[in-house]
Amino acid sequence: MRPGEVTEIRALPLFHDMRDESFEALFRGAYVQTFPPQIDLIHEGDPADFLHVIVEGAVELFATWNDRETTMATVHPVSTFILAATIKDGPYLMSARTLDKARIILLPSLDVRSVFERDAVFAKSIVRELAQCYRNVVKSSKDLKLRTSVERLANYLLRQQQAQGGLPEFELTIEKRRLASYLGMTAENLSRAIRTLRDYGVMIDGAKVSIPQARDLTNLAKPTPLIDDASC
Amino acid sequence: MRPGEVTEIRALPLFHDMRDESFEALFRGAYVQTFPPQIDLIHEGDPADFLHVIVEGAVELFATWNDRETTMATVHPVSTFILAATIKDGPYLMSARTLDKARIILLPSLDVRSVFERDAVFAKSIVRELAQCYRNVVKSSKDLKLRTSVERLANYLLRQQQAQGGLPEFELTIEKRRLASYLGMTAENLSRAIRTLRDYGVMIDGAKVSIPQARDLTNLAKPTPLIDDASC
DNA sequence: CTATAGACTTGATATATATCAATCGGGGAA
DNA sequence: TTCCCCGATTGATATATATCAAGTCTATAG
Repeated sequence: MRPGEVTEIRALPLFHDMRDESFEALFRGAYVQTFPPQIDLIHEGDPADFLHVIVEGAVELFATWNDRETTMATVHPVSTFILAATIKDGPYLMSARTLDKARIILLPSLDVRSVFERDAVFAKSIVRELAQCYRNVVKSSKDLKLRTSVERLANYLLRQQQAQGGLPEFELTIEKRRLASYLGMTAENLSRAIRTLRDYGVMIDGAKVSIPQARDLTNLAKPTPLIDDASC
Repeated sequence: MRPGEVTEIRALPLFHDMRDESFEALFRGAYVQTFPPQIDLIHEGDPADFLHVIVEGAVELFATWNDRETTMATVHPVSTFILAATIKDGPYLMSARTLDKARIILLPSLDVRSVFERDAVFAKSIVRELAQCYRNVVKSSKDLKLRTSVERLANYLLRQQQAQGGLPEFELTIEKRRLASYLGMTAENLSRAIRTLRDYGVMIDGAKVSIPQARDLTNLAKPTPLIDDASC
Protein backbone atom coordinates (compact mmCIF):
# COMPACT_ATOMS: atom_id res chain seq x y z
CA MET A 1 0.00 0.00 0.00
CA ARG A 2 1.27 3.48 -0.80
CA PRO A 3 2.14 5.74 2.13
CA GLY A 4 -0.12 8.55 0.92
CA GLU A 5 -3.00 6.15 0.67
CA VAL A 6 -2.60 4.98 4.22
CA THR A 7 -2.75 8.59 5.39
CA GLU A 8 -5.86 9.23 3.35
CA ILE A 9 -7.59 6.14 4.65
CA ARG A 10 -6.61 6.89 8.22
CA ALA A 11 -8.27 10.28 7.73
CA LEU A 12 -11.65 8.73 6.90
CA PRO A 13 -14.18 9.21 9.69
CA LEU A 14 -14.53 5.44 9.95
CA PHE A 15 -10.84 4.91 10.72
CA HIS A 16 -9.76 8.26 12.07
CA ASP A 17 -10.31 7.79 15.77
CA MET A 18 -9.45 4.12 16.25
CA ARG A 19 -6.40 3.04 18.17
CA ASP A 20 -3.14 2.74 16.20
CA GLU A 21 -2.91 -0.86 17.24
CA SER A 22 -6.37 -1.59 15.81
CA PHE A 23 -5.63 0.24 12.61
CA GLU A 24 -2.50 -1.81 12.14
CA ALA A 25 -4.30 -5.06 12.95
CA LEU A 26 -6.90 -4.17 10.37
CA PHE A 27 -4.49 -3.32 7.59
CA ARG A 28 -1.98 -6.06 8.28
CA GLY A 29 -4.21 -8.53 6.50
CA ALA A 30 -5.26 -6.13 3.75
CA TYR A 31 -4.95 -6.89 0.08
CA VAL A 32 -4.48 -4.14 -2.45
CA GLN A 33 -5.66 -4.79 -5.96
CA THR A 34 -5.95 -2.85 -9.17
CA PHE A 35 -8.81 -3.79 -11.41
CA PRO A 36 -9.54 -2.89 -15.03
CA PRO A 37 -12.89 -1.27 -15.90
CA GLN A 38 -16.05 -3.37 -16.06
CA ILE A 39 -14.87 -6.05 -13.66
CA ASP A 40 -17.32 -7.64 -11.28
CA LEU A 41 -15.98 -7.21 -7.78
CA ILE A 42 -18.89 -8.50 -5.80
CA HIS A 43 -21.84 -10.66 -6.60
CA GLU A 44 -24.96 -10.21 -4.50
CA GLY A 45 -25.76 -13.23 -2.39
CA ASP A 46 -22.12 -14.16 -1.84
CA PRO A 47 -20.78 -14.10 1.71
CA ALA A 48 -19.27 -10.74 2.60
CA ASP A 49 -15.64 -11.74 2.93
CA PHE A 50 -14.17 -8.29 2.62
CA LEU A 51 -14.80 -4.70 3.49
CA HIS A 52 -13.79 -2.70 0.43
CA VAL A 53 -12.01 0.63 0.39
CA ILE A 54 -11.82 2.41 -2.93
CA VAL A 55 -8.73 4.60 -3.27
CA GLU A 56 -8.80 5.26 -7.00
CA GLY A 57 -11.30 4.97 -9.84
CA ALA A 58 -15.02 4.44 -9.55
CA VAL A 59 -17.29 1.57 -8.57
CA GLU A 60 -20.95 0.97 -9.30
CA LEU A 61 -23.17 -0.75 -6.77
CA PHE A 62 -26.12 -2.42 -8.44
CA ALA A 63 -28.79 -4.97 -7.74
CA THR A 64 -30.51 -7.52 -9.89
CA TRP A 65 -33.71 -9.51 -9.82
CA ASN A 66 -35.41 -11.59 -12.44
CA ASP A 67 -33.13 -10.41 -15.26
CA ARG A 68 -33.61 -6.78 -14.33
CA GLU A 69 -30.82 -4.59 -13.03
CA THR A 70 -30.73 -1.28 -11.24
CA THR A 71 -27.93 1.02 -10.15
CA MET A 72 -28.05 1.63 -6.42
CA ALA A 73 -25.07 3.96 -6.06
CA THR A 74 -21.69 4.89 -7.44
CA VAL A 75 -18.75 5.01 -5.09
CA HIS A 76 -15.78 7.32 -5.42
CA PRO A 77 -12.46 7.56 -3.55
CA VAL A 78 -11.78 7.60 -0.75
CA SER A 79 -14.59 5.65 0.81
CA THR A 80 -15.66 2.23 1.96
CA PHE A 81 -18.50 0.09 0.80
CA ILE A 82 -20.63 -2.76 2.16
CA LEU A 83 -19.85 -2.19 5.77
CA ALA A 84 -23.22 -3.54 6.90
CA ALA A 85 -22.79 -6.95 5.28
CA THR A 86 -19.30 -7.22 6.79
CA ILE A 87 -20.53 -6.45 10.27
CA LYS A 88 -23.59 -8.67 10.08
CA ASP A 89 -21.56 -11.43 8.48
CA GLY A 90 -24.41 -11.71 6.01
CA PRO A 91 -24.57 -12.04 2.24
CA TYR A 92 -23.97 -9.02 0.04
CA LEU A 93 -27.27 -7.39 -0.90
CA MET A 94 -25.73 -5.53 -3.82
CA SER A 95 -23.27 -6.39 -6.54
CA ALA A 96 -20.35 -4.18 -7.47
CA ARG A 97 -18.36 -3.60 -10.62
CA THR A 98 -15.57 -1.23 -11.53
CA LEU A 99 -16.49 1.60 -13.87
CA ASP A 100 -12.99 2.95 -14.43
CA LYS A 101 -9.70 1.32 -13.62
CA ALA A 102 -9.83 1.10 -9.85
CA ARG A 103 -7.50 0.55 -6.94
CA ILE A 104 -9.20 -1.19 -4.10
CA ILE A 105 -8.14 -2.30 -0.67
CA LEU A 106 -9.75 -5.43 0.65
CA LEU A 107 -9.99 -5.82 4.42
CA PRO A 108 -10.96 -9.32 5.51
CA SER A 109 -14.35 -9.17 7.22
CA LEU A 110 -13.05 -11.44 9.96
CA ASP A 111 -10.47 -8.83 10.89
CA VAL A 112 -13.01 -6.00 10.72
CA ARG A 113 -15.32 -7.87 13.06
CA SER A 114 -12.59 -8.79 15.50
CA VAL A 115 -11.26 -5.24 15.67
CA PHE A 116 -14.85 -4.03 16.02
CA GLU A 117 -15.24 -6.32 19.04
CA ARG A 118 -12.03 -5.11 20.69
CA ASP A 119 -11.88 -1.40 19.88
CA ALA A 120 -14.81 0.54 21.31
CA VAL A 121 -13.81 3.69 19.48
CA PHE A 122 -13.92 1.89 16.16
CA ALA A 123 -17.34 0.51 17.10
CA LYS A 124 -18.59 4.03 17.67
CA SER A 125 -17.24 5.19 14.32
CA ILE A 126 -19.04 2.30 12.70
CA VAL A 127 -22.25 3.39 14.39
CA ARG A 128 -21.91 6.87 12.94
CA GLU A 129 -21.09 5.54 9.50
CA LEU A 130 -24.00 3.12 9.50
CA ALA A 131 -26.42 5.72 10.80
CA GLN A 132 -25.33 7.95 7.94
CA CYS A 133 -25.70 5.18 5.36
CA TYR A 134 -29.08 4.24 6.72
CA ARG A 135 -30.35 7.79 6.55
CA ASN A 136 -29.07 8.17 3.02
CA VAL A 137 -31.00 5.12 1.86
CA VAL A 138 -34.12 6.41 3.59
CA LYS A 139 -33.72 9.69 1.72
CA SER A 140 -33.30 7.84 -1.52
CA SER A 141 -36.46 5.84 -0.81
CA LYS A 142 -38.39 9.03 -0.17
CA ASP A 143 -37.03 10.44 -3.41
CA LEU A 144 -38.26 7.38 -5.29
CA LYS A 145 -41.68 7.16 -3.69
CA LEU A 146 -42.61 10.81 -3.50
CA ARG A 147 -41.25 12.26 -6.73
CA THR A 148 -41.79 11.75 -10.43
CA SER A 149 -38.82 11.00 -12.64
CA VAL A 150 -38.53 14.60 -13.86
CA GLU A 151 -38.55 15.83 -10.28
CA ARG A 152 -35.89 13.30 -9.32
CA LEU A 153 -33.70 14.45 -12.19
CA ALA A 154 -34.23 18.11 -11.31
CA ASN A 155 -33.16 17.50 -7.73
CA TYR A 156 -30.24 15.34 -8.80
CA LEU A 157 -28.93 18.17 -10.94
CA LEU A 158 -29.22 20.67 -8.12
CA ARG A 159 -27.43 18.30 -5.76
CA GLN A 160 -24.64 17.72 -8.25
CA GLN A 161 -24.30 21.43 -8.81
CA GLN A 162 -23.91 21.99 -5.07
CA ALA A 163 -21.49 19.08 -4.70
CA GLN A 164 -19.28 20.56 -7.43
CA GLY A 165 -19.12 24.03 -5.95
CA GLY A 166 -22.40 25.60 -6.91
CA LEU A 167 -21.27 27.15 -10.19
CA PRO A 168 -23.79 27.40 -13.05
CA GLU A 169 -21.70 25.03 -15.17
CA PHE A 170 -20.67 21.55 -14.12
CA GLU A 171 -20.24 18.04 -15.45
CA LEU A 172 -22.18 14.84 -15.05
CA THR A 173 -19.85 12.38 -13.36
CA ILE A 174 -21.77 9.32 -14.48
CA GLU A 175 -22.89 7.93 -17.80
CA LYS A 176 -26.44 8.84 -18.71
CA ARG A 177 -27.67 5.29 -18.91
CA ARG A 178 -26.37 4.66 -15.40
CA LEU A 179 -27.85 7.90 -14.18
CA ALA A 180 -31.18 6.80 -15.63
CA SER A 181 -30.98 3.51 -13.79
CA TYR A 182 -29.91 5.24 -10.58
CA LEU A 183 -32.88 7.58 -10.84
CA GLY A 184 -35.21 4.67 -11.50
CA MET A 185 -36.03 5.28 -15.17
CA THR A 186 -34.98 4.10 -18.61
CA ALA A 187 -32.29 5.80 -20.66
CA GLU A 188 -34.92 6.91 -23.19
CA ASN A 189 -36.96 8.52 -20.48
CA LEU A 190 -33.95 10.34 -19.10
CA SER A 191 -33.40 11.87 -22.52
CA ARG A 192 -36.97 13.11 -22.51
CA ALA A 193 -36.72 14.34 -18.93
CA ILE A 194 -33.64 16.34 -19.93
CA ARG A 195 -35.66 17.81 -22.76
CA THR A 196 -38.44 18.73 -20.37
CA LEU A 197 -35.97 20.58 -18.17
CA ARG A 198 -34.97 22.85 -21.06
CA ASP A 199 -38.14 24.77 -20.30
CA TYR A 200 -36.79 25.30 -16.81
CA GLY A 201 -33.49 26.78 -17.95
CA VAL A 202 -31.31 23.66 -17.96
CA MET A 203 -28.97 23.05 -20.88
CA ILE A 204 -27.27 19.70 -21.15
CA ASP A 205 -24.82 18.89 -23.91
CA GLY A 206 -23.05 15.58 -23.50
CA ALA A 207 -21.77 15.62 -19.94
CA LYS A 208 -21.80 19.42 -19.70
CA VAL A 209 -24.60 20.90 -17.68
CA SER A 210 -25.37 24.57 -17.60
CA ILE A 211 -27.93 26.17 -15.34
CA PRO A 212 -27.50 29.93 -15.81
CA GLN A 213 -30.55 30.72 -13.74
CA ALA A 214 -31.69 28.10 -11.26
CA ARG A 215 -34.89 29.80 -10.18
CA ASP A 216 -37.35 27.89 -12.37
CA LEU A 217 -35.57 24.60 -11.82
CA THR A 218 -35.56 25.04 -8.07
CA ASN A 219 -39.20 25.94 -8.23
CA LEU A 220 -39.92 22.65 -9.92
CA ALA A 221 -37.50 20.56 -7.88
CA LYS A 222 -38.49 21.87 -4.46
CA PRO A 223 -35.39 20.43 -2.82
CA THR A 224 -35.48 19.72 0.88
CA PRO A 225 -32.63 18.82 3.23
CA LEU A 226 -34.73 15.88 4.41
CA ILE A 227 -34.23 14.24 1.03
CA ASP A 228 -31.43 16.09 -0.70
CA ASP A 229 -28.79 16.88 1.92
CA ALA A 230 -26.22 14.10 1.83
CA SER A 231 -24.87 14.87 5.26
CA CYS A 232 -27.92 15.71 7.32
CA MET B 1 -43.39 1.62 33.64
CA ARG B 2 -44.85 -1.82 34.15
CA PRO B 3 -42.49 -4.55 35.39
CA GLY B 4 -43.37 -6.91 32.55
CA GLU B 5 -42.62 -4.19 30.05
CA VAL B 6 -39.18 -3.61 31.46
CA THR B 7 -38.40 -7.30 31.10
CA GLU B 8 -39.64 -7.31 27.52
CA ILE B 9 -37.62 -4.25 26.60
CA ARG B 10 -34.53 -5.60 28.30
CA ALA B 11 -34.93 -8.68 26.12
CA LEU B 12 -34.68 -6.67 22.89
CA PRO B 13 -31.38 -7.27 21.08
CA LEU B 14 -30.65 -3.56 21.35
CA PHE B 15 -30.81 -3.54 25.15
CA HIS B 16 -30.15 -7.15 26.02
CA ASP B 17 -26.40 -7.15 26.48
CA MET B 18 -25.79 -3.72 27.94
CA ARG B 19 -24.61 -3.25 31.51
CA ASP B 20 -27.31 -3.02 34.20
CA GLU B 21 -25.98 0.35 35.18
CA SER B 22 -26.37 1.63 31.61
CA PHE B 23 -29.84 0.22 31.29
CA GLU B 24 -30.89 1.97 34.47
CA ALA B 25 -29.30 5.23 33.40
CA LEU B 26 -31.19 5.01 30.14
CA PHE B 27 -34.57 4.30 31.65
CA ARG B 28 -34.26 6.62 34.63
CA GLY B 29 -35.12 9.55 32.39
CA ALA B 30 -37.75 7.68 30.36
CA TYR B 31 -41.28 8.91 29.86
CA VAL B 32 -44.12 6.50 29.33
CA GLN B 33 -47.12 7.77 27.44
CA THR B 34 -50.33 6.36 26.10
CA PHE B 35 -51.65 7.92 22.93
CA PRO B 36 -55.03 7.60 21.24
CA PRO B 37 -55.19 6.51 17.58
CA GLN B 38 -54.30 8.95 14.81
CA ILE B 39 -51.99 11.11 16.91
CA ASP B 40 -48.89 12.62 15.36
CA LEU B 41 -45.93 11.54 17.44
CA ILE B 42 -43.13 12.84 15.32
CA HIS B 43 -42.90 15.42 12.59
CA GLU B 44 -40.12 15.03 10.05
CA GLY B 45 -37.57 17.80 10.23
CA ASP B 46 -37.88 18.23 13.98
CA PRO B 47 -34.82 17.52 16.12
CA ALA B 48 -34.72 13.91 17.32
CA ASP B 49 -35.23 14.46 21.02
CA PHE B 50 -36.29 10.93 21.86
CA LEU B 51 -35.69 7.35 20.95
CA HIS B 52 -39.11 5.71 20.88
CA VAL B 53 -39.97 2.23 22.11
CA ILE B 54 -43.40 0.94 21.24
CA VAL B 55 -44.77 -1.53 23.81
CA GLU B 56 -48.40 -1.64 22.75
CA GLY B 57 -50.45 -0.65 19.71
CA ALA B 58 -49.15 0.24 16.27
CA VAL B 59 -47.31 3.17 14.74
CA GLU B 60 -46.98 4.27 11.14
CA LEU B 61 -43.80 5.84 9.87
CA PHE B 62 -44.45 8.04 6.88
CA ALA B 63 -42.80 10.75 4.85
CA THR B 64 -44.14 13.76 3.03
CA TRP B 65 -43.03 16.04 0.26
CA ASN B 66 -44.86 18.66 -1.70
CA ASP B 67 -48.30 17.66 -0.38
CA ARG B 68 -47.67 14.00 -1.12
CA GLU B 69 -47.40 11.37 1.56
CA THR B 70 -46.07 7.84 1.61
CA THR B 71 -45.99 5.12 4.23
CA MET B 72 -42.46 3.99 4.93
CA ALA B 73 -43.12 1.32 7.55
CA THR B 74 -45.44 0.23 10.31
CA VAL B 75 -43.95 -0.54 13.70
CA HIS B 76 -45.30 -3.11 16.13
CA PRO B 77 -44.40 -3.98 19.73
CA VAL B 78 -41.88 -4.49 21.05
CA SER B 79 -39.44 -2.47 19.03
CA THR B 80 -37.70 0.86 18.76
CA PHE B 81 -37.83 3.43 16.04
CA ILE B 82 -35.68 6.28 14.77
CA LEU B 83 -32.48 5.13 16.32
CA ALA B 84 -30.36 6.65 13.57
CA ALA B 85 -31.65 10.20 14.05
CA THR B 86 -31.08 9.87 17.79
CA ILE B 87 -27.50 8.74 17.37
CA LYS B 88 -26.65 11.29 14.70
CA ASP B 89 -28.41 14.02 16.65
CA GLY B 90 -30.02 14.95 13.35
CA PRO B 91 -33.55 15.82 12.34
CA TYR B 92 -36.15 13.09 11.94
CA LEU B 93 -36.38 12.00 8.33
CA MET B 94 -39.77 10.42 8.81
CA SER B 95 -42.93 11.38 10.63
CA ALA B 96 -44.82 9.01 12.89
CA ARG B 97 -48.42 8.67 13.95
CA THR B 98 -50.28 6.16 16.07
CA LEU B 99 -52.61 3.81 14.21
CA ASP B 100 -54.19 2.17 17.23
CA LYS B 101 -54.10 3.29 20.81
CA ALA B 102 -50.41 3.00 21.64
CA ARG B 103 -48.16 2.85 24.67
CA ILE B 104 -44.81 4.36 23.97
CA ILE B 105 -41.67 4.84 25.98
CA LEU B 106 -39.64 7.91 25.20
CA LEU B 107 -35.93 7.79 25.93
CA PRO B 108 -34.25 11.20 25.78
CA SER B 109 -31.74 11.17 22.93
CA LEU B 110 -29.19 12.88 25.15
CA ASP B 111 -29.26 9.89 27.49
CA VAL B 112 -29.07 7.42 24.62
CA ARG B 113 -26.03 9.19 23.25
CA SER B 114 -24.29 9.44 26.58
CA VAL B 115 -24.85 5.77 27.39
CA PHE B 116 -23.72 4.95 23.86
CA GLU B 117 -20.47 6.82 24.56
CA ARG B 118 -19.84 5.06 27.86
CA ASP B 119 -21.06 1.50 27.28
CA ALA B 120 -19.14 -0.30 24.55
CA VAL B 121 -21.49 -3.26 24.63
CA PHE B 122 -24.45 -0.99 23.97
CA ALA B 123 -22.52 0.60 21.11
CA LYS B 124 -22.03 -2.81 19.56
CA SER B 125 -25.72 -3.63 19.85
CA ILE B 126 -26.50 -0.36 18.15
CA VAL B 127 -24.16 -1.31 15.35
CA ARG B 128 -26.01 -4.57 14.82
CA GLU B 129 -29.38 -2.88 14.95
CA LEU B 130 -28.37 -0.16 12.51
CA ALA B 131 -26.77 -2.66 10.14
CA GLN B 132 -30.05 -4.56 10.16
CA CYS B 133 -32.12 -1.42 9.57
CA TYR B 134 -29.85 -0.34 6.79
CA ARG B 135 -30.06 -3.67 5.04
CA ASN B 136 -33.82 -3.67 5.35
CA VAL B 137 -34.11 -0.30 3.65
CA VAL B 138 -31.78 -1.47 0.90
CA LYS B 139 -34.04 -4.48 0.37
CA SER B 140 -37.05 -2.23 0.23
CA SER B 141 -35.31 -0.03 -2.35
CA LYS B 142 -34.56 -3.05 -4.49
CA ASP B 143 -38.18 -4.13 -4.17
CA LEU B 144 -39.32 -0.71 -5.38
CA LYS B 145 -36.89 -0.35 -8.24
CA LEU B 146 -36.85 -3.87 -9.60
CA ARG B 147 -40.46 -4.98 -9.30
CA THR B 148 -43.81 -3.89 -10.66
CA SER B 149 -46.62 -3.17 -8.24
CA VAL B 150 -48.27 -6.56 -8.75
CA GLU B 151 -44.96 -8.28 -8.09
CA ARG B 152 -44.46 -6.22 -4.94
CA LEU B 153 -47.91 -7.18 -3.71
CA ALA B 154 -47.33 -10.85 -4.50
CA ASN B 155 -44.11 -10.87 -2.52
CA TYR B 156 -45.65 -8.90 0.32
CA LEU B 157 -48.37 -11.53 0.66
CA LEU B 158 -45.85 -14.36 0.72
CA ARG B 159 -43.80 -12.55 3.34
CA GLN B 160 -46.86 -11.94 5.50
CA GLN B 161 -47.89 -15.54 5.17
CA GLN B 162 -44.48 -16.66 6.40
CA ALA B 163 -44.44 -14.12 9.21
CA GLN B 164 -47.79 -15.41 10.45
CA GLY B 165 -46.81 -19.06 10.49
CA GLY B 166 -47.02 -20.13 6.88
CA LEU B 167 -50.63 -21.30 6.94
CA PRO B 168 -52.74 -20.87 3.77
CA GLU B 169 -55.05 -18.45 5.57
CA PHE B 170 -53.95 -15.31 7.32
CA GLU B 171 -54.95 -11.70 7.91
CA LEU B 172 -53.72 -8.40 6.59
CA THR B 173 -52.43 -6.46 9.59
CA ILE B 174 -52.67 -3.08 7.91
CA GLU B 175 -55.42 -1.13 6.19
CA LYS B 176 -55.44 -1.52 2.43
CA ARG B 177 -54.90 2.16 1.71
CA ARG B 178 -51.81 2.10 3.93
CA LEU B 179 -50.64 -1.10 2.35
CA ALA B 180 -51.04 0.56 -1.04
CA SER B 181 -48.95 3.52 0.06
CA TYR B 182 -46.35 1.25 1.63
CA LEU B 183 -46.08 -0.70 -1.62
CA GLY B 184 -45.79 2.50 -3.62
CA MET B 185 -49.15 2.52 -5.38
CA THR B 186 -52.59 4.04 -5.04
CA ALA B 187 -55.47 2.36 -3.21
CA GLU B 188 -57.33 1.91 -6.50
CA ASN B 189 -54.37 0.19 -8.01
CA LEU B 190 -54.02 -2.12 -5.05
CA SER B 191 -57.61 -3.22 -5.59
CA ARG B 192 -56.80 -4.04 -9.19
CA ALA B 193 -53.57 -5.79 -8.25
CA ILE B 194 -55.55 -7.96 -5.83
CA ARG B 195 -57.91 -8.77 -8.66
CA THR B 196 -54.97 -9.71 -10.86
CA LEU B 197 -53.72 -12.12 -8.22
CA ARG B 198 -57.00 -14.05 -8.30
CA ASP B 199 -55.65 -15.68 -11.42
CA TYR B 200 -52.72 -16.85 -9.33
CA GLY B 201 -54.83 -18.50 -6.67
CA VAL B 202 -55.08 -15.69 -4.14
CA MET B 203 -58.44 -14.93 -2.53
CA ILE B 204 -58.75 -11.77 -0.48
CA ASP B 205 -61.95 -10.84 1.31
CA GLY B 206 -61.64 -7.85 3.57
CA ALA B 207 -58.59 -8.53 5.67
CA LYS B 208 -58.75 -12.30 5.18
CA VAL B 209 -56.25 -13.73 2.76
CA SER B 210 -56.38 -17.27 1.53
CA ILE B 211 -53.72 -18.88 -0.60
CA PRO B 212 -54.69 -22.55 -0.82
CA GLN B 213 -52.00 -23.29 -3.37
CA ALA B 214 -49.02 -20.95 -3.47
CA ARG B 215 -47.33 -22.43 -6.51
CA ASP B 216 -48.58 -19.97 -9.13
CA LEU B 217 -48.17 -17.01 -6.83
CA THR B 218 -44.61 -17.98 -5.95
CA ASN B 219 -43.93 -18.44 -9.62
CA LEU B 220 -45.00 -14.89 -10.26
CA ALA B 221 -43.45 -13.37 -7.14
CA LYS B 222 -40.05 -15.05 -7.46
CA PRO B 223 -39.14 -14.19 -3.87
CA THR B 224 -35.47 -14.02 -2.95
CA PRO B 225 -33.87 -13.79 0.49
CA LEU B 226 -31.87 -10.83 -0.82
CA ILE B 227 -35.07 -8.78 -0.94
CA ASP B 228 -37.66 -10.67 1.05
CA ASP B 229 -35.93 -12.09 4.11
CA ALA B 230 -36.38 -9.64 6.94
CA SER B 231 -33.52 -10.99 8.97
CA CYS B 232 -30.80 -11.78 6.46
C1' DC C 1 -8.37 8.59 -41.94
C1' DT C 2 -11.93 5.37 -41.77
C1' DA C 3 -14.74 1.97 -39.79
C1' DT C 4 -17.17 0.59 -36.04
C1' DA C 5 -19.27 -0.10 -31.61
C1' DG C 6 -21.62 1.83 -28.12
C1' DA C 7 -24.02 5.51 -26.09
C1' DC C 8 -27.43 8.71 -26.77
C1' DT C 9 -31.54 10.60 -28.93
C1' DT C 10 -35.99 10.63 -31.20
C1' DG C 11 -40.47 9.03 -32.67
C1' DA C 12 -44.16 5.69 -32.49
C1' DT C 13 -46.48 2.79 -29.71
C1' DA C 14 -47.69 -0.16 -25.67
C1' DT C 15 -48.17 -0.78 -20.91
C1' DA C 16 -48.39 0.57 -16.15
C1' DT C 17 -50.08 3.48 -13.04
C1' DA C 18 -52.71 7.57 -11.43
C1' DT C 19 -56.76 10.31 -11.29
C1' DC C 20 -61.57 11.23 -11.19
C1' DA C 21 -66.19 9.97 -10.33
C1' DA C 22 -69.50 6.93 -8.81
C1' DT C 23 -71.00 3.24 -6.12
C1' DC C 24 -70.72 -0.36 -2.76
C1' DG C 25 -70.63 -2.12 1.82
C1' DG C 26 -69.53 -2.83 6.60
C1' DG C 27 -68.87 -1.06 11.35
C1' DG C 28 -70.04 2.01 14.75
C1' DA C 29 -73.17 5.88 16.89
C1' DA C 30 -77.51 7.42 18.07
C1' DT D 1 -82.40 -1.04 14.19
C1' DT D 2 -81.25 2.57 11.02
C1' DC D 3 -78.30 5.92 9.45
C1' DC D 4 -74.02 7.58 8.24
C1' DC D 5 -69.27 7.70 7.44
C1' DC D 6 -65.36 6.08 5.45
C1' DG D 7 -62.72 2.70 3.35
C1' DA D 8 -62.88 -0.28 -0.59
C1' DT D 9 -64.11 -1.24 -5.20
C1' DT D 10 -65.14 -0.42 -10.04
C1' DG D 11 -65.24 1.88 -14.49
C1' DA D 12 -63.68 5.52 -17.50
C1' DT D 13 -60.08 8.22 -18.60
C1' DA D 14 -55.58 10.67 -18.32
C1' DT D 15 -50.82 10.62 -17.55
C1' DA D 16 -46.33 8.64 -16.78
C1' DT D 17 -43.24 5.52 -18.06
C1' DA D 18 -41.47 1.56 -20.78
C1' DT D 19 -40.57 -0.69 -25.02
C1' DC D 20 -39.33 -1.10 -29.72
C1' DA D 21 -37.21 0.55 -33.76
C1' DA D 22 -34.60 3.72 -36.25
C1' DG D 23 -31.47 7.00 -36.43
C1' DT D 24 -27.36 10.19 -34.84
C1' DC D 25 -23.28 11.19 -32.68
C1' DT D 26 -18.72 10.33 -30.82
C1' DA D 27 -14.73 8.16 -29.19
C1' DT D 28 -11.50 5.04 -30.51
C1' DA D 29 -9.17 0.84 -32.65
C1' DG D 30 -7.09 -0.39 -36.67
